[in-house]
Amino acid sequence: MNTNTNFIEKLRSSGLRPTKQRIKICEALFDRNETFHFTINDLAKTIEEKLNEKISLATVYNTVHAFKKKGYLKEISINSDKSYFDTNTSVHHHFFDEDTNELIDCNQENIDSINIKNNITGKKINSVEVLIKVASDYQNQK
Amino acid sequence: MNTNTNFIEKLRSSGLRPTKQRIKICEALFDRNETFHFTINDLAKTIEEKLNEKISLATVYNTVHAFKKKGYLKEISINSDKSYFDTNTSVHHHFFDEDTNELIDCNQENIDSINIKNNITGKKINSVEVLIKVASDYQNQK
DNA sequence: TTCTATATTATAATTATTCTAAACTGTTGA
DNA sequence: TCAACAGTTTAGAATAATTATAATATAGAA
Ligand SMILES: [Mn+2]
Ligand SMILES: [Mn+2]
Ligand SMILES: [Zn+2]
Ligand SMILES: [Zn+2]
Repeated sequence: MNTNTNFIEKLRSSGLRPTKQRIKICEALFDRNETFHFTINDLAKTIEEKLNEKISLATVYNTVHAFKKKGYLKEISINSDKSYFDTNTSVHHHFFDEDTNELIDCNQENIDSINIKNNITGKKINSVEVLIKVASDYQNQK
Repeated sequence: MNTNTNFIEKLRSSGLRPTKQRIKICEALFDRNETFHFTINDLAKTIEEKLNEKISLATVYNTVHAFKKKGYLKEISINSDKSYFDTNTSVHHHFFDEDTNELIDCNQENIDSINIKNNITGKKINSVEVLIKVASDYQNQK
């Protein structure tokens, strides 16, 4: 596998041992054309069902957090129930579909750049992100 | 207490029985000049320590959710660990101080109105909110 | 190959939140 | 006024997401 060689290099170069499990998780996450959003449970299920590998849930948590720390993943909090992760690590905006609980990337060009007139004194702005909550046009009640 | 009479009316008019506990929680939440952010645990502690009343945690959860449903509170998800609630129920932006985990309101005039050029087809925009993550100028690592 | 730091794993622990079911209370209408 | 009942509170159990533990396994260096 050519891609696996890349993953091994990527892991090694960031100081992570390229273990069987980490490589599998790389496959599940980065062997794609498009970025996507997932929960830890989604990921564990995908690996078990589609990639036919059983990785301990603790390892999936550890690896996802290690990848986040290395900047390969980004964590997104929309509702408090569970945490979403994003393979798109750039600062970017989201639509959140309240009907389906789906998180959808919003192109940066879709929103004009946002200017913060007064920042908190003594602090540096790390990110400015917009969350657009949408729902079906009918039924306003949730 | 004059305010309590108001709380009783408010509760009654929204179809919630004005129980001792709900009135206490109203006091803790709405007997102030400024809106604020809190977690359920903060609230339970405040009631116990400052208002010298012990309310079951289940009741605090129930009441906060009932108030949210009635539109008196708003839930905010910043990190997945716990849920923040806001007595400012308007659509508004936030600063989140990553050093202190503090959530701070951002005046609407502090950001020019945001125009979404392309919305998701068939969906209505319910809210557009900005989250600005800030941290101390030194130390970039978390 | 051997050694050691790291990583994985099953499992237990923790934490936030929700559920349950019994006891209690605000409201209503006789 | 007060009994009756629906709605509410409560302690504690249950759940679900996540993290900690500690024994076992493995990658990489020597
Ligand atoms: Mn909730
Ligand atoms: Mn986390
Ligand atoms: Zn995204
Ligand atoms: Zn706020």
